[in-house]
Amino acid sequence: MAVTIKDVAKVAGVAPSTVSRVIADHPRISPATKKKVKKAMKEMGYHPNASARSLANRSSQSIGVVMPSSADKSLQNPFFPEVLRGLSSVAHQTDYSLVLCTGETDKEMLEGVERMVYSNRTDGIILLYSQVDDPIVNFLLAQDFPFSIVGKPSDRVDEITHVDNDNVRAGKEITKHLIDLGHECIAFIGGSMDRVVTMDRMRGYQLALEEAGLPYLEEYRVHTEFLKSGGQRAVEELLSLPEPPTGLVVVDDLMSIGVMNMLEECGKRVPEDVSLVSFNNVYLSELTRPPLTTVDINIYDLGVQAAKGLIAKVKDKSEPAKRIIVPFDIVHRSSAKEKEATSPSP
Amino acid sequence: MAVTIKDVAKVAGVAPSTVSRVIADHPRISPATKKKVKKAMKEMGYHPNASARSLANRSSQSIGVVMPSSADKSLQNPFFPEVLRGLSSVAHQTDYSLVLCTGETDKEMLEGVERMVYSNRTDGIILLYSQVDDPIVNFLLAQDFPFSIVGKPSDRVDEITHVDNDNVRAGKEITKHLIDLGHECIAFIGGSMDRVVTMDRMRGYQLALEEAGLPYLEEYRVHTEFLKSGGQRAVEELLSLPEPPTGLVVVDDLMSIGVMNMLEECGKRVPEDVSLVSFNNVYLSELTRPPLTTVDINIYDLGVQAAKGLIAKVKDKSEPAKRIIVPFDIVHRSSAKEKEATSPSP
DNA sequence: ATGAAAGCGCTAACAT
DNA sequence: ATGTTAGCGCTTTCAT
Repeated sequence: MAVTIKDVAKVAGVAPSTVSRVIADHPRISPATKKKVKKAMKEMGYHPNASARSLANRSSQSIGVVMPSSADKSLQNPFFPEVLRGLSSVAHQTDYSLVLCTGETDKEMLEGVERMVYSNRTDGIILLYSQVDDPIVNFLLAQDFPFSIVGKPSDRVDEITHVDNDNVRAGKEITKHLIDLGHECIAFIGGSMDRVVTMDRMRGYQLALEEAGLPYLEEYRVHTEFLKSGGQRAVEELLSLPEPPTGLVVVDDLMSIGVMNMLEECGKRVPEDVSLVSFNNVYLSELTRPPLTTVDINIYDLGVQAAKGLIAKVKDKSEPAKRIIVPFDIVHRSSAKEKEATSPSP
Repeated sequence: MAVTIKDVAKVAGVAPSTVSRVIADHPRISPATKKKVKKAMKEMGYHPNASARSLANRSSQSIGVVMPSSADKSLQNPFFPEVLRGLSSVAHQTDYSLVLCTGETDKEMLEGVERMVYSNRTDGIILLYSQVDDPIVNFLLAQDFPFSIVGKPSDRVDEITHVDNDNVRAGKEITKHLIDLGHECIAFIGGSMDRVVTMDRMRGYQLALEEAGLPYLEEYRVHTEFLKSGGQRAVEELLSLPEPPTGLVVVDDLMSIGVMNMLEECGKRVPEDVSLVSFNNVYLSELTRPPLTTVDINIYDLGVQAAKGLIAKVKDKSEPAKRIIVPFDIVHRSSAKEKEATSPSP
């Protein structure tokens, strides 16, 4: 049996409640007893029992983290470890625990979340993805349970605390970069259409095109999974167009790897034949050949802010929903270059 | 206030203990009351409170997961999400929660683990890495706290439940593959020397060399971080040797990407000029150019087995320490090929 | 500033 | 098979 608050009280010659007050750093406690109690705690190797605290407190000091379903291969994206780092960092500072929740299927995921909230296991929840019409979001909303999203909610945007980049602007600027480089046929390769992030970046792509007076063509937009076969089809479709693109905006660095792979297999060199830009700046993007010009979305910060935002909300339920925008910057490497002068048309 | 066991008891017209028994699926309980109670629970939307259970039970139904320090860039290795998937899967089945523990520094990590075990927040812990003389392992051992390791402990191997591949054999077989392909100058590129996995795979490399009567040369072994600069130096060193290797055994797929990158920059083509093989078979290894011949270590299974092993130990402390070996297999892709006939020496 | 005591919601003897 | 009851370890009024 571990040492309890009573044992400490006995040794220190005070009441259990006094020990409790010392733990909580209660103001009205004399420096003398405080010292006495702390000494006893140290000597006896006392450590508070989390469950007992939670029970008495009705607060678990832990927050749930929901990753996308692992059916989704995107789980393997280094994006996640990186957000986790950010979350972890503030969790550590604020003495919160992180409780993980994944699942093979959407059903499993929802079950996991329900379990967490019903059982009072967590004080709040962070969603590491955002998709349209998410049952988990609906559940959390219905329960009036504190949560925040990394990304942009598909709906009820200003009822939900979330931290995001300005993905529309990011999409616009990175596309504009290609345009400034002289490209006029620019395609967009994105993931699933119901991921909000895809939509936002595509919207930016559209805006840049329009601003430059370039057409926004249906056949230049491909949506696919990032895995090999997906990237493959995307590239084949694009290259078989009568006027194949010379610039590519790819929604994710990982996807870019697959795309570049295919491009090479089709005999196209990056950036000589086609320029490619993408998003996220995971560490991999400097290991590729060529290293990627990409939007650094500051993943770590997204995590930090999401955790801070949630904890604020947990501590004070009346805290209003916030939208936190993490700045991005474009990292110029060598996957994009000036469009080569086209051979003069006949 | 949420509905409690007492409320349910009242409505169902039974004692709280009966309700508790129904929850625990106690054998000695009549089907009639069982049904009655379940009905009441459902109607009232009852859900057990986890903290209360933990407190009364002295068991938290959750297991801690320790990732490597995030200072270590290896955290971004897709290896981790993949083990997590495995852990998650059995956690879900067995109704355990996963509590995450990372940290920027080794000190933070240890603090996190201490917090977990002292506060009774977890019933057991899984370590997702293994290095020599790990303070966390020492702490856990000293506390006699249930834990298991994904990988091989550096020490006290048969006191510690762990799940691992036979990395020596894997190293040997993959090296032998290169030898069978006609390579005679084969180098080894590994990560930090105090990661057990590196040492094992290198040992296998050595064995294969010796068995084939090939020399085991100091200058053919390079240890480095997998990040760009590391891979760069490794490759430069190797290529500047009087007899540069034509075969490379690289300890991790991710590292291979950096290595191939450098190789290309140095004007060496894979596999025409140098063959490369590596380990892990993360999904990325089929997206690279060329796709990697690599050892599939079945990461997901490692996770599954680690969780199962730990839970067995948690449920019955007298359970002996187990060593669980997950089979590997070699996935042949195109980063390794037969050694080209060398130009006849003068 | 500190102590006494009543819970927090659940489980586990011990009764019956 | 089910009810009674005493905790599990901590917090928090309410006294003093």
